[in-house]
Amino acid sequence: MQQEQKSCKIEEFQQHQRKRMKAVQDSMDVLNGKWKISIISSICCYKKRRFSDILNDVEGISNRMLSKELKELELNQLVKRTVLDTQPITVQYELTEHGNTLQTIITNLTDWGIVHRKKIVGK
Amino acid sequence: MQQEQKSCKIEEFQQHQRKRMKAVQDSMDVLNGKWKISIISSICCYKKRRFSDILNDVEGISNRMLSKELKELELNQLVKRTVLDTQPITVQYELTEHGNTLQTIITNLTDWGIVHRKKIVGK
DNA sequence: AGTAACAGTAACACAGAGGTAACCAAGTAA
DNA sequence: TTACTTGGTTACCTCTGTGTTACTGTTACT
Repeated sequence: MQQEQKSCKIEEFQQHQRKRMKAVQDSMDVLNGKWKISIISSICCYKKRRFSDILNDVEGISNRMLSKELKELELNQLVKRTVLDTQPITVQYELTEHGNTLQTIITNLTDWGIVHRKKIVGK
Repeated sequence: MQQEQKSCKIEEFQQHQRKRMKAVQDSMDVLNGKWKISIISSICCYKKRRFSDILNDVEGISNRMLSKELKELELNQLVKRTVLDTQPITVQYELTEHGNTLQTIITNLTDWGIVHRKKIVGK
């Protein structure tokens, strides 16, 4: 009897844990890849940012990749794209409200990255 | 004169921003890939966890991948491996102190993942 | 003798992530 | 006329992350 109750609670706990792990996976699916977070970070930092600015901010990215990643971020409703009627045409990217909710995570990742580098590289 | 001061501040700000973006990259280098965070999440949740337990926790991962990822995590000093002298031999994995500092990030990613799924899938 | 649990390793294969370079269209400055 | 800027697209190629399957050695159970 007690055994049953116990195993039931364990199962419940494991179910709960599985759900949490799926949620983490969901996040990582969106943020995975070499560039996504850097791009978001760049846009976020300047509020509004043009294609070529981001290209310049994110060291090493090619326009092909940037274009692709921005499309994915738009699909995931993290980024909003606006074409401005200037000469030559400029395109503005900004975070959506939903995209802005990533700020905490980015801040945490930044801070952790600094600590981690010290830990591993030693300086 | 004012112009100079201004452009100097902008450059300073950009330098600062670059550093922050590199820090995020450092974090992501460690955490990237389909499995890392799930593995950490599993170990973290149970404090101590054996190879086959993790294999079971993380849905879909193969033993080959698990083995590889655990090695990388060990290299990055996030996970500690202990061989226990049992029959048959069991191996225990636990987070290092440094690994434990990821808890906030994991919690944030979990919570964000839940919200994001609702946003995209609709429920 | 045969089989199962444990913690992996080795060999092979493939999709897709990512890099490089050229190209486009419209306007504009030299 | 030529070259440059902006925001991309297209073709082509490489490489690595991940999957699949099979295999190892030891001990214990049947």
